[in-house]
Parts: sequence; C-alpha cells; structure tokens
Amino acid sequence: MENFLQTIGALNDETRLKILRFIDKNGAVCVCDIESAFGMIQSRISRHLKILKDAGFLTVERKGRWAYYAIRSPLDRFRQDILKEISYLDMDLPEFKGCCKP
Amino acid sequence: MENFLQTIGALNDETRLKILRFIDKNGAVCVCDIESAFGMIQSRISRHLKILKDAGFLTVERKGRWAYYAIRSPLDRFRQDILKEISYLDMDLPEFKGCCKP
DNA sequence: AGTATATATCAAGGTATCTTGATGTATTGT
DNA sequence: ACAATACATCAAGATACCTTGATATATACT
Repeated sequence: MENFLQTIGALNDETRLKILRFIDKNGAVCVCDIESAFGMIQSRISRHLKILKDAGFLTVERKGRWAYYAIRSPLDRFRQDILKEISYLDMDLPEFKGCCKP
Repeated sequence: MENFLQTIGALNDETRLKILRFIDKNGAVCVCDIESAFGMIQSRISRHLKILKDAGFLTVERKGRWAYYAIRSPLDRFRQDILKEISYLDMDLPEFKGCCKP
C-alpha cells in the first residue's frame, strides 16, 4: 500500500514523467544531460531523480564525478506497463545532446 | 498527458484507493454506503468519488435520491491493470453493510 | 594543495491538495 | 406544502509537495 502510493506519487508530476520517458528513450544519462536538455536547474533535476529512484523506476551508477541514471532492470510488470503507457503519451520531450564526456 | 496525470492524481490518495477497491469488490454502492462503512463525513466521500469518476474509474447512476457509483464499464486496459494491482495491495478495507433501502 | 566540475541536500516561499463544516439542490414521504 | 433524506459544492484552515537558491560533498585536473 505504502509502496504503491510511493510509486504513484512519483508519477504524479509532469516533469518526472518527462524525465522518466527521456531516460527510457535515451538510455543511461547523467544529471547534467537532463539538466541541459530540460533547461532546469540542477537541484530540481536531482530531486526528481531521487524520487523516481526511490519509487523503483531508476538505478544510479556512479562513474567518476558523474552519476548515470537508467531504467531499473529488471522491472516488475506493473512498472513496465506504466512505462509503456507513458511512451504512448503525447508530450514534447527535449532532444538529447550529451553534455559531458565520460 | 493531462489525462494521464489526472488518472494518476486520482490514485494518489490512500482514501481513494480504498474507496476504489471497496467498489471494485462490492459492486455498485451509494454514497451513504461508503460513508457508513468508512466512517467519514459525506462531503469528503462525495469529493473523492467525483475525483475517481472524473479520472475515468467510476460511473454514477442516479436512482431516486441515491447515487450509485460503480466501476466504469468497459474499462481500458491500463485502468484494469491498475485495479488488479490495487486488488493485490495489503489494505484493511471496511466491511460493506447496506445502509439504505432502494 | 588549490580550483573546477558534478551531484546531493537543505531551508524558505509558493502552490496545490485534503479535510471539515456550512449551504444548496433534488427527491421522497406525510 | 412541509419536513426529511441523499448528495453536491463551497470556503477556510491544515498539510503536503514543488521550485529556487545556497551550501555541502566528492571527484578530477593542474
């Protein structure tokens, strides 16, 4: 119940839906990739990523000074259904342009 | 997108999840049924029902002075998945006891 | 060591959402 | 017509969430 509400709560924000779709579409990205693609300040992106991670949608892997966020794998059926549903949504997603060299 | 957020927003509340599950489990019920089962005041229940209805989960049918809320039928696949997921949740649901004679 | 970069976290203000109590509307019963 | 019942809606206060700007931490570079 609590877990479900956390999952739903993570989806209850337009910015997070876009970030989630962005990562689902582009694969592992670092925070500054999202920051520059979305044109939002870093603390805001970082917070949303944490919420999505805590809700079980994302994983982080730290490499050097970068933190790469990716869709968690394996993902349970329900979250997969949600990702698919989000992929159908009509949203304008910013274009991905790698901002940092790993 | 907007529609999706409305659907998610409707689920983002413990009381609404319980009401939704309650109706899913017990079939069409009137507002006072829920009111007496949940021990919540009428305006609160009424508001939550409206949100669930506007989000596409419920329908209302008025009979005399009662308003019967039921799971919308047909229900799209995504909302069906959600209802199923909610049915798995560990929540303590109040018992149904018809409070009004139709 | 010192500086710059990438990310996380915190505090404060703004905004949305939930709850309650009061009021409005429609239907039934007398 | 009047009273009672079932439900919807509104206003106000409480609570939770989002955004921003500042600060903290950790890694890389020179």
